[in-house]
Amino acid sequence: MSSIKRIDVEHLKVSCKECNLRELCFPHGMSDDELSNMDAVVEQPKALHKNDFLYRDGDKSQAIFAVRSGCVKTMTESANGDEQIVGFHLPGELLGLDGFADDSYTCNAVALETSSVCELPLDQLETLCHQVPGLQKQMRRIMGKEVSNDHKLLLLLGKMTAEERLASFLLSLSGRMEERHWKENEFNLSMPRQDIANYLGMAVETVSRLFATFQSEKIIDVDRRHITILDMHRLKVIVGECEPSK
Amino acid sequence: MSSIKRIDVEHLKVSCKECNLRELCFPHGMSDDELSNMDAVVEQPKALHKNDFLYRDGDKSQAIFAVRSGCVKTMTESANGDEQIVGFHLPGELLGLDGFADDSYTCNAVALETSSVCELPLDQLETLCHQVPGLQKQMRRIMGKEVSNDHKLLLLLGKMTAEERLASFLLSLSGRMEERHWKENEFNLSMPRQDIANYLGMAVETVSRLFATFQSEKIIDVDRRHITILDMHRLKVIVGECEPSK
DNA sequence: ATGTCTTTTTGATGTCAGTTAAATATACTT
DNA sequence: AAGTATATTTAACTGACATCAAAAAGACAT
Repeated sequence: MSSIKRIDVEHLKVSCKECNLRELCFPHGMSDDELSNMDAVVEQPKALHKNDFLYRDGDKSQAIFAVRSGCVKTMTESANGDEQIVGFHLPGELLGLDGFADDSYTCNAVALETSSVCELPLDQLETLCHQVPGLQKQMRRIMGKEVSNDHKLLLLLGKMTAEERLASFLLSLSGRMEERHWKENEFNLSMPRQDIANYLGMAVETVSRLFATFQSEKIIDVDRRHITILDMHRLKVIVGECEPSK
Repeated sequence: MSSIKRIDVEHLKVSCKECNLRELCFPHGMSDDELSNMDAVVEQPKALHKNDFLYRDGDKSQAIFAVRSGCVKTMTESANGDEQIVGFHLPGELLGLDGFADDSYTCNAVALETSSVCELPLDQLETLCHQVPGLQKQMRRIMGKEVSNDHKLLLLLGKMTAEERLASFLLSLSGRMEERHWKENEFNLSMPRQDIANYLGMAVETVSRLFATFQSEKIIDVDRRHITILDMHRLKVIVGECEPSK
């Protein structure tokens, strides 16, 4: 066996300019010059193990984060202790925006699996906004997207049946896989059933039963965390995005 | 009868500087100088009648708005046509932030009663951000608040019982009344039962029944749209904010 | 492998809140 | 003031999904 040079991929210096997620992430639409400015303020990526907290409700917010690899969930806690997952963040997606409200985060962020996140310190972001024209607008675009995404979730929780919610969840994941140029009809879930159930506002048992139903109807194939979408059209019919073809 | 000079209050020139809502609204924490700058870019307030749309899903977003008087609801529409109300906006509260996502609004904004809204054109906002230091931060604070507010709603829809939701709704209104230095335990609802039900993800009949229950338990007094909170503590106990006394 | 722990599935039962239906009250017109 | 439309309440029935209980399947450590 020849000796192989190991590269510790977690500790490479980040470069937005060379990051293959740049078009999905914060730098979307920036020029090369502007990207160099970004690189100067983005911290070494943080490595997270499964179940590590990136930040907690109440922590002073000093940065926003971009997922580089893995998956991070964010969840709010209620007065009486139960939790609601408000988002699963895939590579290229941002988190920590809730921390803008008043200098501290209002939810918990936990890694679902081994993950790596880039960190954008807020004070540096402030300065950068003055230097890079268009970054402010970009900033607002990102927050607007977060807001309108939350609104979609409110609709899901407020008006949809359990079946519609799960279909909607699968379609959302599929769409995000496509954005990343990954397979849109075959992917692994980073989260356990329990988290899917919590996110969609239902019981674990319901998630399990619906997966079984979808599988028996040949809409999807489920093998533990591995999902294959067999009939995208029918999923869209369920959520009302498509007319039934019959 | 002596002749009275009528003042058309709807068409007075706006002045953030003299507005009694300024500490709740966009200008929160600005200096007098900065407020003058604000005044220069805020448009004449728009008058809205009951059921008037301020903007619609898909409209090009050219401004954000602040409610001056009245009440405006925002709602998202699903693929299959049903709607989810995502917010009721009281005087001093902003709306239109979802429009930052990609140059067009992603929800509908409708006046619940005769209302007046101030308009902040986006292009002017952009310019102003460069002139007024701290406005950027203020901007982010506002959006962060919106995000973290939506998260609370997600928790409500995902995890709370109907009783907890209505109690939570009443407490939220009460808190916002207090912010405005209005009576915190006596106020009028601007929205019909149907809208409360929609917002809280339940049936109108359930809202009606719960109001009746709360009334019979002497927690509140309900007279059509007029609500009097008789036992704030018990409301807080219901949502888990307080320990039951005794 | 073996045993322990966790996650997922499956089935039986219960319940909260939706649905349906109708009465009552209020608001708006002419 | 009468008449029509709209909003709200009340009651009985129902169903979607939660809860409870237990088995099955994986994951992980020894």
